[in-house]
Amino acid sequence: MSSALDREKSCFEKQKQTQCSLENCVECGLRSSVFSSLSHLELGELSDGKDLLVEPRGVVVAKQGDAVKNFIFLRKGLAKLSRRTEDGHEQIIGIARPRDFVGLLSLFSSPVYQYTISTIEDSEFCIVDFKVIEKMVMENGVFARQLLEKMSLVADRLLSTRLELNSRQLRGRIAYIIIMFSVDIYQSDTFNLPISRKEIGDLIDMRVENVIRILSEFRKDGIIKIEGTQIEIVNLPMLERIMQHG
Amino acid sequence: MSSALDREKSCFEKQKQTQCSLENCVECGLRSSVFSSLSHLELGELSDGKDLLVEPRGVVVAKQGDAVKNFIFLRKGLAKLSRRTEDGHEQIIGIARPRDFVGLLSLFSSPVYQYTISTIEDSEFCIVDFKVIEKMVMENGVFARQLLEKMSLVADRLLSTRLELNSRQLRGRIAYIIIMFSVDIYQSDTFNLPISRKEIGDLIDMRVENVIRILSEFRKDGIIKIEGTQIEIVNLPMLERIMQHG
DNA sequence: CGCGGCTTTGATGTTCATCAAGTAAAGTGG
DNA sequence: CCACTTTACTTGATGAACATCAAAGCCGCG
Repeated sequence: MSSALDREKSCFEKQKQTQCSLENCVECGLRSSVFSSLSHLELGELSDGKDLLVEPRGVVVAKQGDAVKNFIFLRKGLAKLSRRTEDGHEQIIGIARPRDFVGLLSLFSSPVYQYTISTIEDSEFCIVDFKVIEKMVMENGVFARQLLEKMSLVADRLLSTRLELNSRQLRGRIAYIIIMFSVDIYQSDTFNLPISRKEIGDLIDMRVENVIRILSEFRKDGIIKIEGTQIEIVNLPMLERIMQHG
Repeated sequence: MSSALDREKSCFEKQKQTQCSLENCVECGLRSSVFSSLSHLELGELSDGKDLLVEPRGVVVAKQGDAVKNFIFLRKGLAKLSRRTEDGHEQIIGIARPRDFVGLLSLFSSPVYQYTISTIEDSEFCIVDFKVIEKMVMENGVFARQLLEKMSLVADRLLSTRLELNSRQLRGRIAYIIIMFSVDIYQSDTFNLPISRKEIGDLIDMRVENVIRILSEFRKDGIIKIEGTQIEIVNLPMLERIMQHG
């Protein structure tokens, strides 16, 4: 893997390269429903101010502590939100999916990002100057209303996931995130885990060794199949039972 | 303690009794800064539509699953946000403090409360019809902007607390919430714990027995003094060290 | 080739939940 | 008012769940 410096350079190049995207916001099929309230004029403004950022997997898009200048919309791919704890280890807060506004929680309340945002799959982001969004909040009440709704949903999802995870023990947590990836993210029984075993641990608060141990256990019990990063759910009812009970 | 029915009755009576409060929103010294953007006209509207709800400790103000109709502002006192997990045990999500909009996270995204809100100290709430707030969001951009900020702060605080707690073991969690009560809530070394040992456990995900054990341990080590619900922090540096390290 | 990062398994010790049992405080009914 | 139940609190003992340590294989990269 390339160094942080290289990655940032490549990021910058790609940004320039794809800045004048073929698509504009008016016609965009991936546009968030939040923008449904915008007039043609406003959508035009959005288009003019936006950048399309295309990144491969494994790139830091915004770093904890960086100034918040932009509104970042995930068009395609997957990203993780993470932070570094005081004692220095990484904690993954959640996984952002297509049509999520990553960093939305920091956006209106903090001058800097509270969390680091990095891609865990090849991804595309729409980047809009925060001032443009702020202006639309001020001028378009329906848009403001919808943004409040969206933020509320995001916060609720992050918090609920956290609460659900805390109240389970390790087997239950592993089952929970396998099902999360399968149902919420990939809508398929078979998928490629976009994160390492270590990152799974960072996401659900457990040690790598136990992540691996329990995955192996599930494999031996015929609940899932694993080959490297590829996972197939074989016995979903059983997995759900483990998620719920123990 | 009185039955649930009695409590609801008393709640209703108090509501009527104090409905026409001496204070109106225009002159209210406890008004949230979120409302600073409102015109005199708008503040008048707020006053007309509002109820003052005065409740003793231990009353359910809104229940998980109830329809969200109102905007609830905590003027004085303390409230807990809690939910019931699938396997039936109570989980406390956070503590609401004066000037918090309790239930703000459910407000714009859900027709029903996701969490139960109940007083843990004698409290006063301002209750405003949600429609009034919604109208102001639509018509007053600055207000919308400030509400986004407030929501963002609330979400961030709840989530951060949760993350901080997960990454600690039991001693660290106990130290964390003692300091939270002392610094963030009471601004004093000595205070009365507004919640039971069991509720502390529900808040920081541990068993009552261990809550008690560790509190006793802290007492024996001369870090705190406890007498019933009264807590005094004797050795703050040590408590902070335990909070940080483990 | 060798180094570092990711993965895997086993052995060991610590942390924590659970069980059991007893005290104190507080409400309940006669 | 007193016996009665209930609820919160407390301590100790035990075993299960989990972190930690150790060691080895694998792979990509300089």
